[in-house]
Amino acid sequence: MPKKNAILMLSEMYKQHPKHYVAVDCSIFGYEESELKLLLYPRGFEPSLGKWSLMGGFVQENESMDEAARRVLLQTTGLKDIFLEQGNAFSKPNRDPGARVISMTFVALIRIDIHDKELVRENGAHWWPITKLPSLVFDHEAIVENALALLQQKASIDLIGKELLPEMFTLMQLRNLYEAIFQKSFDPGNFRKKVLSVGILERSNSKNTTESKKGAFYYRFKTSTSDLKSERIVKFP
Amino acid sequence: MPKKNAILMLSEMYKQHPKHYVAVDCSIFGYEESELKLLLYPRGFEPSLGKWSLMGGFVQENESMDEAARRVLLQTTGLKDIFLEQGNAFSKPNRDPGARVISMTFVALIRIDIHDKELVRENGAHWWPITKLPSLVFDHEAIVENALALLQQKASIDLIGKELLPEMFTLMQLRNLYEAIFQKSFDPGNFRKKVLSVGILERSNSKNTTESKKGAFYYRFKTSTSDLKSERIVKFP
DNA sequence: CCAAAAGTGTTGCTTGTACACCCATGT
DNA sequence: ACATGGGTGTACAAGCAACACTTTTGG
Repeated sequence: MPKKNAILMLSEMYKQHPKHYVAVDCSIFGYEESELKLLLYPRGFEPSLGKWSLMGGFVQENESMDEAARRVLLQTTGLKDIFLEQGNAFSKPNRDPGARVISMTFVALIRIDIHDKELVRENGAHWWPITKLPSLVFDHEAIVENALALLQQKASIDLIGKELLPEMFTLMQLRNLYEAIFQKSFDPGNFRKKVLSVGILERSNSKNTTESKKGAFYYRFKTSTSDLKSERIVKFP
Repeated sequence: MPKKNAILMLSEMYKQHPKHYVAVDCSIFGYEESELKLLLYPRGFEPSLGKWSLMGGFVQENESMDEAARRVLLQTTGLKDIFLEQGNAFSKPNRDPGARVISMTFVALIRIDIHDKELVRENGAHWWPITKLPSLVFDHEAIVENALALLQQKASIDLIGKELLPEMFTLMQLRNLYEAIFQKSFDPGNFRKKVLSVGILERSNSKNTTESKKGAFYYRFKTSTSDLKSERIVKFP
């Protein structure tokens, strides 16, 4: 790499390398009926007809991958300003039989109750409980596995729920969400104490009386500007 | 997305999208003289002449990004079978002024004592202590920040050192490594008890007598086939 | 009255942390 | 002899898990 060739290299160095299709694939999670669900799209053509697929899209010239993911999310759920986090990249040369596509994966959390259900229906999409996922195209099953692991890690460090639950929720609903994410049950008393100790929930005055005889207070996430305190919610054994 | 167009789409859908240069950029960490160091390469041409850069390379047709990173690592350090982990992707359209390049970042840990020093010298590369890094090209400073955070997270969950220390090491050397990674000091007694409790170190018969009068036993990592026990080494306050 | 969830309290165990303390030895 | 790191022990606090217990109210 002698310096005299430097100027030449600057302009020429890129051209000798191949370009690739770059896609984003989004694992879109929602929570409904005490179940964690994943939004999937039917594949209407061969190969892999009848299988289901994550929603994805190709990265365009003028956008970053994050922006591409947000665009895809907006186009498919009608939502913007949602929770979005990078997962792993999947880049085996032959992972997509149609062409060489390098895929960056994202985990998105949305509130099922406020997304655009029309848009979803139009596309033939369907919310699948993560306990009963269908067969997926390509390596999308590995992608989902990775996404779930990321979600669990996230949920074990931060208190999530703002992104998945309605504005107001009971502590039982929050616990059920965590039980859906981790596929295990938590002691109601201990869970309550733990999440309240984090200090980012505030109790409202109203009660939910539909899910218990006694009635449970609704809580909401504080509109806290200054927390960022990273607490450990779930302890792995 | 009507189904009758499906076959057309399958063959045509890719072509309407742009292709991109895809690179891998590696944050190569080593440990030497009680300091965590990063391997950087001088940029010999404008723009950004005189700045330093992470080692990287372009993803080729026949390789995954992981394989590309391993190729780069082999070419620059002479090492294979090294610790390598995906970091975040960096994909802002204008991050590289030369061309639109989407970059996947990797964190690599190598043992400084066994890498090919000749190869490194040939390339003009230099090991920089992470406490005194020079100015870096493009967004490489953000990449390094991300890599360091990843390394810290990794080191706080798993006991690392196999990848950075020589075959045999004293517990003080291991502690110094952790102090270099986290830039804080640990209580010698507590650190010792903690790392030994994980159970993946075994004591050798020989002692190091150069760094203390009494002499400290050398330890090594067990060639354990069956651990995978994810312990928390460092507790964040 | 009873079942079921809400909510609080108690206890024991594990873990981290801050130390004190002795040991061995090169200078 | 003494300073330095090696190595062990102790005492306290924090956090968690298990579980008992009381409250409330619809059926």
